[in-house]
Amino acid sequence: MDTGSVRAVNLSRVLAAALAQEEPPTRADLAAATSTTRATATRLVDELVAHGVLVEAAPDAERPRRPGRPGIPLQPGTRHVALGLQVEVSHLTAVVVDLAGTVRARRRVEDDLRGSDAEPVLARLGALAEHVLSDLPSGTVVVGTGLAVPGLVAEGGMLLRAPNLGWSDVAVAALFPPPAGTGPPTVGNEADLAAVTVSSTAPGRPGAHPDFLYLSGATGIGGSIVLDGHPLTGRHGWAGEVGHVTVDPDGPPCACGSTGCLEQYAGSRALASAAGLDPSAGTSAIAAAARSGEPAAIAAVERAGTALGVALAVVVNVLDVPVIVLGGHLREIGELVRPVLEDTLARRVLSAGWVAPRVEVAPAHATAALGAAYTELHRLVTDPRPWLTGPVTSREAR
Amino acid sequence: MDTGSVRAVNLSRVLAAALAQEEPPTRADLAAATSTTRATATRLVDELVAHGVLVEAAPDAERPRRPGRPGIPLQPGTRHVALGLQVEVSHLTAVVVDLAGTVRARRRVEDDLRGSDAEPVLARLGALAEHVLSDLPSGTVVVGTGLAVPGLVAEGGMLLRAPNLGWSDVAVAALFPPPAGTGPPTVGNEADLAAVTVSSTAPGRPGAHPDFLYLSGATGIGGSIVLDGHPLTGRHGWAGEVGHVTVDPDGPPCACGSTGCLEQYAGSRALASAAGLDPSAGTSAIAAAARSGEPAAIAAVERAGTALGVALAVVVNVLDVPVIVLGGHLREIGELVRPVLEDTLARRVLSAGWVAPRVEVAPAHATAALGAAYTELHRLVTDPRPWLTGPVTSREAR
DNA sequence: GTCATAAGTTTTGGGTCGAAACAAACTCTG
DNA sequence: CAGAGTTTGTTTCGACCCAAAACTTATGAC
Repeated sequence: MDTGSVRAVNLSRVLAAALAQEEPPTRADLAAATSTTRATATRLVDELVAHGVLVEAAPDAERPRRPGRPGIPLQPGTRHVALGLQVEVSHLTAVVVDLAGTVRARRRVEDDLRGSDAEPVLARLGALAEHVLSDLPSGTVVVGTGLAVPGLVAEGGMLLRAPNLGWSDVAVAALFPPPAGTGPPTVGNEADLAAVTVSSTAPGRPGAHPDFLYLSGATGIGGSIVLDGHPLTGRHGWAGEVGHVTVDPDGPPCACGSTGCLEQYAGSRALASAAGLDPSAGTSAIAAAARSGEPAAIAAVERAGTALGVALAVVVNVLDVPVIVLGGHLREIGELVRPVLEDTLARRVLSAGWVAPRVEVAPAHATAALGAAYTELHRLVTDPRPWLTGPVTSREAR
Repeated sequence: MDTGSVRAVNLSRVLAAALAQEEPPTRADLAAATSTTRATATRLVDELVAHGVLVEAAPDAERPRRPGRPGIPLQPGTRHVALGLQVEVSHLTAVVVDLAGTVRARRRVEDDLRGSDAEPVLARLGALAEHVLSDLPSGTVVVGTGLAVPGLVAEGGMLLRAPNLGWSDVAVAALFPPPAGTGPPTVGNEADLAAVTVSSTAPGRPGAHPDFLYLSGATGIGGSIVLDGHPLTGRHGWAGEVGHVTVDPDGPPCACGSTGCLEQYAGSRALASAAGLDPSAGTSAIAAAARSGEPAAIAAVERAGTALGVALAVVVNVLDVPVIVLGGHLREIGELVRPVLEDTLARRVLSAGWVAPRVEVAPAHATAALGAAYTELHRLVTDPRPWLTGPVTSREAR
């Protein structure tokens, strides 16, 4: 580590502190937050401002007046954006998000991609990406592209297996045609990336919980374990496969080869079958049926909640994760399963006496496409230097 | 981060590189390993040598001769040691280990501590610690004390619950009387600390696997999840409770309040009962009976292996951990359960087709006391600066 | 004995931060 | 409305650390 990397670290710390604040901070605030001097904070902020990563805002008239020279509020710039893409069984999505967390463009195409061919789908996703990028002001910098897929992802953007798409061993990163001016995408698991939108409410801004288990998915159930704000991907990238936790070794057989997997109780198709509906009935239909008092639907939801409790108790026992966030199709039945789920957890979690695990329903904006964009923007926060090399942006005299 | 912490980081990196090498490295080797210049490596090494953290060894006569000035081999010093302590149900242990990994003193007292009082036990452990420290040469620096206990440990050295000792809510760190010249101990979970001896073969020297699941225990079954060489302790410090993973929701009741926990199949008492022996019969007796063809013992081992497979498959699915290390009393039946365990894992682990999880038996030296000492020594490696403040040790003219 | 080679050391220069003094911009008070 | 008080932002200076490069030392090869 040389003296130059001190600069890199401090730039990152100042930028992270700036993004983490709720109110736009001043240079002095950032000096305090990063425990450096105002002199150093000024030097670092000036470099970030010069390249548009941060911008100086007009003083807030609403702010209570205090003695002393008023500080200059600093806000995330809108010059740097990231592209977030998602392939789901039922749709393709592309979003453009800037460093402030504003969704600058969004486009979603509904489709049935079960058993589809990867190459044409990725070509269409490329066109979608091209489209959402087309309307950005000149000078905008795309810091990266994140691509979420519902399956096991290995190093180098290889999708090993996406059962519900019917894809296996697809070199997603290589097959995706990147829009002009952007590089190859970073491919990630859908659940991991959706979880990012819970651990961060905006790029670099921490969410309510640093540690939680996020559940996602539709037909299958994916999961992501977030510790200290970072998804745990595991040695080979396929950690978090909560859908195949054994609920009952004597339970129904699962496509994965095992028996009694959680997916066979709480997956959307299993849920619909148990409720006496067509397997392709959406989870919202089941929730509606249960709310209207349909006994079969109520029983199915109850059964799913108990299975979730058994499976998640295992995860909580093993990982000591205090919060469970229900996302994906489980959002629909979240409030319905919560009582039986919390009850089961309280009985089966060893440490429930000290700290009972909490169950929450994911916010509506929790999508993997957004999380993929956040993740790319977070790379800029981790090391801003690559984006501070260009010409200094014009800046009116003060 | 100021310019001075660059020094701290580089000292740590050089020391870590020096300890990680198999053969004693030279200054030039360390420069290459840490990708700095020889000039910088020299400055850093000189500081470490001046305080006895590293020592210059005599040139190795065995080494193949090469052109060029021969380098000076650098070895870990013996001046800095750590104290490793362990309270187990059946014994108390104290070891003193130096930075080279040499056990400088060891003492173990057998006892039955089930249902014991914490305070007198810790007093006796303090006396044991005093004893193992008594014979060290003057000038030896004790960098820290680690204390392993078989239970849930929270912040600040509080033991929340150790079911087999019968202790609960014991302020272990505060009650332990530290030997003269040492500070209060760092209290840790027995499984986590035993796992350290697998992830490091000596202080700072990485072991064979960076990621693995370590199983430990006796009556109960403890576990530790090691990712990237570090045990995962979880939000509140009680991650890794593999003993209470549900194997079968309809299984026998467990003392923890749940049913069908792994402990009820593979704990030493459960194992003995299933084999038709007295519950207090040691696991080695069961292993011996099984090896001699006793059908009940064979069945009990088989049952334990299957239960382990079901439970560990869950953990592997959720965490993507490629290696399982059987420690504690499971070492005794390790080779016996391996076939059925590996078979069960292959069937129940989702990713077994790509990478089948491996099962290993822990080495004989894998004790929590040793791991506790390693952990303390590792603090010196992480930040050597606090131990570089004293007077410079004498050093003959060269 | 001389040359080639590699390790270790010394010197020099550039980059970064902290401390402290200073300049700027505002509120408060009489 | 002027001056004191206060806080922010800037400038200057000094200290620290590393990289680069030249230099010294110690060995093997011929």
